[in-house]
Amino acid sequence: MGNGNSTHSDAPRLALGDEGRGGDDAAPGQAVWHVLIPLPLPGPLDYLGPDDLCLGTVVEVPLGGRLVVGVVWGAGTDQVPVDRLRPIARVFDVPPLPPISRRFVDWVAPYTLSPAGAVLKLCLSAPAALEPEGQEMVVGLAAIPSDTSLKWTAARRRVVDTARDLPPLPAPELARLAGCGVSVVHGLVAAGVLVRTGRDRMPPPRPADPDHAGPTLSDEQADAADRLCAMMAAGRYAVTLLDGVTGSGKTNVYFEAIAAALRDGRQVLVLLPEIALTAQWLDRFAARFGTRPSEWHSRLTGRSRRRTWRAVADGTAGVVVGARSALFLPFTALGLIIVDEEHDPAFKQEDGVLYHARDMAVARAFLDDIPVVLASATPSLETVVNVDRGRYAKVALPDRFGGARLPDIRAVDLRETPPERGTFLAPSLIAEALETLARGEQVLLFMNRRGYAPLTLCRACGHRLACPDCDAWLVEHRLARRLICHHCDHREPIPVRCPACGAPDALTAIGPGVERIAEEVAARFPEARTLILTSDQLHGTADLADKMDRIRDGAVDIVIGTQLIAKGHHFPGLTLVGVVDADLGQSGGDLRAAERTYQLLAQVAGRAGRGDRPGHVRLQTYDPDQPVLAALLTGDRDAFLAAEAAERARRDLPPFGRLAGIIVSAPSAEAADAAASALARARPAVAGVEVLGPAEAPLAVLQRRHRRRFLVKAPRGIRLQPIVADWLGRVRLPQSIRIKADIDPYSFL
DNA sequence: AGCACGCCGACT
DNA sequence: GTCGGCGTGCTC
Repeated sequence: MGNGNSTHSDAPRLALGDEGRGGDDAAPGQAVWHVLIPLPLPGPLDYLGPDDLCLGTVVEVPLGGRLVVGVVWGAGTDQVPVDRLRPIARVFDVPPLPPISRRFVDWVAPYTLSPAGAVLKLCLSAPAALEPEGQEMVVGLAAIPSDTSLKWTAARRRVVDTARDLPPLPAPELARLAGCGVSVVHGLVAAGVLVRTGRDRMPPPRPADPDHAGPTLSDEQADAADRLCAMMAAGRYAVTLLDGVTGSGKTNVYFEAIAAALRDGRQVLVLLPEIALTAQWLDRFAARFGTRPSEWHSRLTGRSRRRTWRAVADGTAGVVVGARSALFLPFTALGLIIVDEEHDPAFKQEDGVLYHARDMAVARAFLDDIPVVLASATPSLETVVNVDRGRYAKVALPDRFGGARLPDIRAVDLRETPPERGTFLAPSLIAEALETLARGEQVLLFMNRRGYAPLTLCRACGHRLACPDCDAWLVEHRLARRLICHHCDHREPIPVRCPACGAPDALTAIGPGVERIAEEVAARFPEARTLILTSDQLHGTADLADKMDRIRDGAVDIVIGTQLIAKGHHFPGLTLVGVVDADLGQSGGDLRAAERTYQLLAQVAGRAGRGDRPGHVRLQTYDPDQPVLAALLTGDRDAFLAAEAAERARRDLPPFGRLAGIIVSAPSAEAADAAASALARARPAVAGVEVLGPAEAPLAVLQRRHRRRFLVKAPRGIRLQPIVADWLGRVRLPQSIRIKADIDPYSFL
């Protein structure tokens, strides 16, 4: 691992001309440097710069007609004549990118078959952090109002009244407090009633305190925490699976490992799937450490993004909790990585640089020689197999915390007790829901499909409403009054007449989504207070937190939700979980479909009965004997994983073999076929390596691009990357053809 | 990723 | 006769 070619000992090539320096060191020397630019260029470019630059220095360099950011990556080469080199334009006043970050980029790039510049871009994801932080402009009441002939509108009066009692504030904040737009504030500044002044930025937040009084651990939790702390004391690369059933208190256990790292003066990175990064998690952290951690995710705004990036780079951020992109932050003293919900498919980045954050976290820990904890109630087969092989250690928490019992899980066989025609809830589930509500407890109905109906059909001519740009049906979203393509987000109004035959009132919704279940619930339980929880009707994280609070506080009787509800939340009053369609997600060519379904349903089931009352889970299915459901019903996770492992081993699929997906896309089907044939002719002929395809990719048309797919299979001992890189490098294709190489593919779309 | 260069259609 | 479409290729 790691080619280790970037160390401070690499001497830059001196680039002195004949005039030289005459043997004395009076004038600072110039040198040729490799500068990596965060663009998908094939490699670093050479520039002239001072010979005392240190590797990792963030610089600005001319590229074509513009200036771009770059990072000093190593000593230059002599491939480009010195007289054609351009000078480094500027050196940014930020800490240099640490050696480990550079080694990580140099490792991830060839692993993912991405240009190093594309990976570097992930590290430099806060451009504002490179510029010096200026003073913050704040506005306050002027000492002497300059103009008394001003029109005193109500909004202006409110602003002045608000400002009177407060220290100067940023204009947007003052406007918010006064309940008006910023333009009112700016107007008052222009009139001289308010004045703008500069103010130093807020001081950094309080560091996390490892010795802050946290929650008391059970004996079992304390034992688990001790084992993690022993791993921390060793301080070397080690991977530990923290395997604990839902409600066992995994978070509080790994908090102790975080505390150990903090006591040691090291930084900690906690990776969570984006959606699990919730107020509830942050509150628990604050309860243990007395302050909030730094947050990092894709939706972070400019200012906090900048602050966090810099705080990580200068070492003042102790703990960062973030989504997968946080892995590329420039940590200087990272001592521990936690990957919570390690099985979650959201850790796989599906565009740009295709990487799995859990796997890259393990690689990064290896390169840096530090420990990693992978936590999950439903660990991935990859991780379980690594435990079996002895590569990973395992710490188990088999019991729920505080005496709470695991829920009883039963199937509702829809062949025996079908729902009424046109509905989706079986009579027995409805009856149990009524009993639950009568006891004053809450019900969750899980339906992992957004919208009202996945397909709209014309009863007159059989026409199906499809996306114009993708090979997919349009999903009706009745609340939004739109048909939406879930693959490209194409939206259109719901037509009244069939667009094919013109028949009025002939369009019929086929199949259920959450909205349709909510409609049925409203008809069946008219008295109940219901809430639909799905990502498309959410207005930001605050709204999600508010809805979660309402559920927790018992302000809702029935929750109808998609997988948004499956993650990590604790609802003490929730005792019945009904899975409307437990068969959903089982089909398709996805090699992980069964595993994913198991994980999702186990997580949803884990929402039931986490308080002092027992939980019940009902799985509606047409086939209770299928392995995934059988495993859930008997609670025998390990038998399921063993069977799944045996099946994958038999077919030489991951984690027993290696897999890469190659997707070729083109503006037309003909161009896609031509490109696929050209690639097929050049397919690698390496013993043991099998190339399947080309075939139509599962979504043969996506956003107007026609797609063909190859799958490359190899035994574990063969590295696929050089084979695929060589293959794709040998084929010359028009620019309009795009090729995506996905090492360890997850989604098979 | 930008941006310039370059070779074929409808306009002042 | 030109303006401009975006296919192709380069950027140290």
